[in-house]
Amino acid sequence: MKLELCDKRKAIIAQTGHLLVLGGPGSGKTTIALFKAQGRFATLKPGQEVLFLSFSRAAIRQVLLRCKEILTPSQRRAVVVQTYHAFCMEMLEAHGRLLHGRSVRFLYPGEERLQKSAFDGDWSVERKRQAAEMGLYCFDLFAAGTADLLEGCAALRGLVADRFPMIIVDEFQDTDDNQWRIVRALAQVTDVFCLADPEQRIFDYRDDIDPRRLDILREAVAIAEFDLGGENHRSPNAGILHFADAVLRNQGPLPVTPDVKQVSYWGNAFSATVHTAVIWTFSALRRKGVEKPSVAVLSRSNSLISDLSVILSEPHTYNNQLLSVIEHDVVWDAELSAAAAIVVASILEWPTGLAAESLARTLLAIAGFYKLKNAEEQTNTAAENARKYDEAAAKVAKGEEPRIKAAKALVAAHAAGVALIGEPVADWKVARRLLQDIPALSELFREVRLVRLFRATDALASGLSERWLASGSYRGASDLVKRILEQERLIAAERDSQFGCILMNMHKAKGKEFDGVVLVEGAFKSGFFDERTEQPPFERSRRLLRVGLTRARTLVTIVRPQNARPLVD
DNA sequence: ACGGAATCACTTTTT
DNA sequence: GTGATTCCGT
Repeated sequence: MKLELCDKRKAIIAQTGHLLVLGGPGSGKTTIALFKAQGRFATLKPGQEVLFLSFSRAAIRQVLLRCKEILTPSQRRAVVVQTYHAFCMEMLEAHGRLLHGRSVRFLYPGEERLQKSAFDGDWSVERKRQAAEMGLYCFDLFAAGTADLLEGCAALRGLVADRFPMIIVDEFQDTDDNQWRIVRALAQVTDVFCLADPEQRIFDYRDDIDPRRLDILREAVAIAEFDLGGENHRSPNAGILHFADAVLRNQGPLPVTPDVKQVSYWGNAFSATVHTAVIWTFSALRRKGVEKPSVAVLSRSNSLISDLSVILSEPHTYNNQLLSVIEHDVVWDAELSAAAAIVVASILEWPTGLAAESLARTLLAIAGFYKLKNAEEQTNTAAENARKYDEAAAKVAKGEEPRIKAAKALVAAHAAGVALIGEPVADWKVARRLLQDIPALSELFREVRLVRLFRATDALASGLSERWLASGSYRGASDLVKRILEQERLIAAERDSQFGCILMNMHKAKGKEFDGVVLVEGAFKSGFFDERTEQPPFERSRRLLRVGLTRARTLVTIVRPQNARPLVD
């Protein structure tokens, strides 16, 4: 690919030493970094490579696509694109012995979650102990361990520099403390090329992500700085970036542009309004000539995203128009839903065993749900619920009557019997219905509703179907569901559909791009502006809104409550 | 120790 | 409109 480079870009390529390149969404930061790498290839010795570090696998995919556009196949072989985690894992695997005198093993997230939910005490202390005493590193400690290695061992730094004479660091504004320690240590021995947009700092609520990161970099290393500013190569015809920047700077009046449409809803019409907005966005994109549009529905909180998934999965009417169900994917953390799904699966197994065993298994699954919930976010209620359902399971297993109401209701439901017909979709709903009808378990029902498993090709439906055909029952359904959801989770993380509708929170949308974006503000939760922890002009909220708005190549639809605070004063 | 009623707060996390 | 927490009655 041949491109005319402007003077600024020529200067970036000519500049030697450490580099910091600033630029807004679509300003071509990644592209210029790859051109810069291209310039270095001629000087690489055999075995040497350029390292491109980023945060997520999704971001890595974007970079690899860009590599394909810009670099020849042989040049691509000289670029290593990795997440921090992958890089650190390799470092720890190869050199971790230097830390505590024993080789390092890894605690994977699934296993860590299990250990954490079973562990009574301060998990962050325990996991550090495991690392120090057993060489067992969980994912959160990869960067810290690698930073310890690189800071403590000059020979190792030399080794890394020998292999990587240049390191590109993506999204530098969101670099956490340990990742920064890695970059700082490597900057002593190799050239670092940092890409950043200070206005896309959206993770600095975390206490290990310093809002002053760029200044810290400038103070720590001698670095040449270039600002690509507001150049936009992504959607040159769209007013979206101007609109987003007006929101960011709270500078009215908002530019009038056909690329951004604002919609208000009254309290009781939320579902229908959102549903209409998504359908409208799809058809407007098609009218603009996008044949297979990709549309992201974004909100501030996961909780509103899960509400939206339910809304789009049900038909509505708006002004007497029938709004049909919208097929969509949800980027969400499936663990809790999976735990709730195992409860449903255990109910499917009821007819295969004795009452005491069957009910105990279901109650244990419910306890498992609350243990996981407590591991994700510690609350007394979740821990107490886990204890209660464990106790109920023990009672039921011994043939005694449980004390808690929900367990009694399950016993009654089991006595009444569940009528399963061998049709997985229908039977799943029957089992799920039990959760819905028992008030204390409605929380599980809501979670399990998010498991949108039953598409025609779905592994779970066919797995359950097979079970039924083989044995006339759903024996082993719990294990099946557990195994399939684990696989699905891994596949979903890799899947990056090129079109269709996808729901996620704005943080997860960072670094991604879609034809259309529907930005949704809730009435009771997930407000655009964080009135609680921020004062006007809500700078953090505005940065996040800008990230959300600029995810769209062509069209944004904003859905807000009638009485919402204006986007600019 | 469980369950109901009253009260408060409702974001965001890679692998 | 939901979930966590706290207090109180059984």
